[in-house]
Amino acid sequence: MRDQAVFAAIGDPTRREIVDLLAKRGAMTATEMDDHFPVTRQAVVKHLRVLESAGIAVSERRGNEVFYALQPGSLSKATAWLERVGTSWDRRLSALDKHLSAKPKRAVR
Amino acid sequence: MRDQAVFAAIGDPTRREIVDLLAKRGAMTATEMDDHFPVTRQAVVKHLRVLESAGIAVSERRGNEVFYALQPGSLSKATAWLERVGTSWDRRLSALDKHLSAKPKRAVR
DNA sequence: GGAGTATGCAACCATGTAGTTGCACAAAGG
DNA sequence: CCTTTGTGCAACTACATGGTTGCATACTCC
Repeated sequence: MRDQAVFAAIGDPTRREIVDLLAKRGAMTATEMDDHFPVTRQAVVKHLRVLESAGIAVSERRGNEVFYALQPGSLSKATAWLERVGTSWDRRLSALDKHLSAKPKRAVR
Repeated sequence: MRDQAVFAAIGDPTRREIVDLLAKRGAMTATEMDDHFPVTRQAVVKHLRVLESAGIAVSERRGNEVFYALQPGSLSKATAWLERVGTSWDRRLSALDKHLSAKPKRAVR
């Protein structure tokens, strides 16, 4: 499963901020992004590499600099998982209540 | 932001499996879940505590055992974020292409 | 009350990883 | 060329955390 990488990638808060920034501003270089975060450029690059290997971002060199941008559709599977899991127990209401009231092995007290 | 916790929680693969299991089977105890994973019961409990503190799961003691279940609606914000970010650059096509073709500082070569 | 079963707590280990620093390499442009 | 600017690589640190083990505590039921 490559989805693994997607979830792990968006698990980091800095990485989500990077994704947010790329979503708002479009393609940027790591040096440009560096201004928006309290970390080093190298740290930003590391995050971008993680995002890229997870398929969330793509990079392209243009002369002196390397531009990073988001990869369309790369989050669809993650979204689908959340949707599926989220609705699967919404439909059956609170699974805890249902289960507990249905399976009282004996009186609670 | 408590969303932070949600993303961090679902970032772990074992935790996602736990969520999957709870979504399928409904409420369970940590000891029951232990059979489904190669880790210790204690590890499962730790994961459940993380899920609970992230608002994804809820627990309720019933006599001798503690049942865990998913908390309805707890993933909505995470889903919303993925949706928003996912569509924000889908609409403008590939942000990389757009940016790069729009901003050629000079001929590439 | 005592056996059996489930949970809770705490210490501990090990690995992953976010982050830094230092320097080398590459491209652009005067 | 030589300077400037941006990127790449590598070693290193520090902390978070997933996982384990051992034992204590809580509840049930005969």
